[in-house]
Amino acid sequence: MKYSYEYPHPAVTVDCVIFGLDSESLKILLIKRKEEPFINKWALPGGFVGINESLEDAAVRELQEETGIKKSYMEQLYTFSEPGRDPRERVITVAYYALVNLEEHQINAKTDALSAAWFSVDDIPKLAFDHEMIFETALNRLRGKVRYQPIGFELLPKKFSLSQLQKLYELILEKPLDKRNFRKKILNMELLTDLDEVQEDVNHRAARLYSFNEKRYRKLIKDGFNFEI
Amino acid sequence: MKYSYEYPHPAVTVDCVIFGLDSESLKILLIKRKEEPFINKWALPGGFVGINESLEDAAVRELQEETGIKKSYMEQLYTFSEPGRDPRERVITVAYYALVNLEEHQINAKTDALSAAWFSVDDIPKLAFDHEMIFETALNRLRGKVRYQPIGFELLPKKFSLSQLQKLYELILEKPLDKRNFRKKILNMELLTDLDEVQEDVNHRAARLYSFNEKRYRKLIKDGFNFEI
DNA sequence: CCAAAAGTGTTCACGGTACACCCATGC
DNA sequence: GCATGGGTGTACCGTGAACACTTTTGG
Repeated sequence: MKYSYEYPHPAVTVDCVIFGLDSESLKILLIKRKEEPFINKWALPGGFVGINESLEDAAVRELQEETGIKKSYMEQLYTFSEPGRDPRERVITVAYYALVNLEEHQINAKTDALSAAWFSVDDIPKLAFDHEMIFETALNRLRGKVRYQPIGFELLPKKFSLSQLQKLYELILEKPLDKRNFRKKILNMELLTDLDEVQEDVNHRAARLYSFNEKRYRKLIKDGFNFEI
Repeated sequence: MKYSYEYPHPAVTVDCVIFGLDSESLKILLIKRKEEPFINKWALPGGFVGINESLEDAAVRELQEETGIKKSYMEQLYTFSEPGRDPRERVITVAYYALVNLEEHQINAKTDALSAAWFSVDDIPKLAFDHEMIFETALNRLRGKVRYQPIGFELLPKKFSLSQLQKLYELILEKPLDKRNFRKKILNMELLTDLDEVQEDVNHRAARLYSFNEKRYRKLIKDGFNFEI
């Protein structure tokens, strides 16, 4: 007990809701706890914040440690503080959410496969602590944000087809979109670079590939453009 | 130094960006610090979080203590954590923003008038700590949110005219709106109750008064309605 | 009667939506 | 040649934007 204060201080942790997408569903990464409390329960990856570390740094570090992913979209979600949310002591947790590309990073669970796994967002097991609430908050944020900010691209490989992009929105927003209207809308935004390449190794007509043009997006934004799906 | 921990714990505070509106501008409440550090500098109202108090409770309590306002719209904004943001020790602050009605509550600065004052958002003095960044974040959030959530009403008295409402949006969004289009849009939403009353004590034609119909709003939302200005 | 703000309709352009068939490729 | 997904255009409707004058009230 080396650290003393005149007034009680809460412990502060970060927890990460890490979203990934494959062809079937939107998923999040969970880890199986190896310690009490909630031993053997699934939980969001997370941990304590170092005393000289910003929350952002701590969240990036946790993501790195749990998944091996170094660079990805990450954003602060919300801070959860209900006294009693951790049975051990007063713990305030700052939640982040990240969007990662499941195909490019074949998540090398440093932690072994039994203790880390991807779960479809509509089939999440009981979670430790108040992590279900954190997950719900993250999913709602993602659903809201994906419609008016071009963050969905972070879930796709750098080169993607319009069908992949459409599927992404359909999975996240949980509603079907009209193919012709979707393409018209996306292409009219002039946010995508046509790579003049096509898919390989598919057993049907190969789709054209595009990439998200970040530079162009920033320029459009300055001119008052509003992204919206 | 009565409170000891095995690992160092940061201190946790809440800070509140309290927005109010009068006929000239959007304002925030600042208080003048009476202690080091940043003695005599203006700062956002805030303070330490009790060890058995949720952040929400702490923010509500601070608002109460500084302004006497008990009930108002309040929402968590963001958590600021840069090491070094407080010169004394590691302090993580969870910022909230509140919308209050300047006309109904004649803010009784329990703290005397010299040490608490309203400042127009486009004339904010240098602030203590990283409070300028917190303020900017709050203003951006408000500007973004006011367009697609009916939170602007929280800044107005319960009974208001359409001109007051339009002025509100013009002040927050910093752009003029067309009167006829604005009225058409707002009234078509059917979110306002026409009170069949008019202003009193004005030296020109008295405007009709309306109130925001919260119940109706919730019903519309369930049916897929999207508020947008 | 003047000042000050309230209140009121129409036209036009654009973007959203609905909708069905042919094309390319691999097996 | 068939299965699988890729790719394309048009017509209609509703909403957003531009725009100016009359009405009411108090002083």
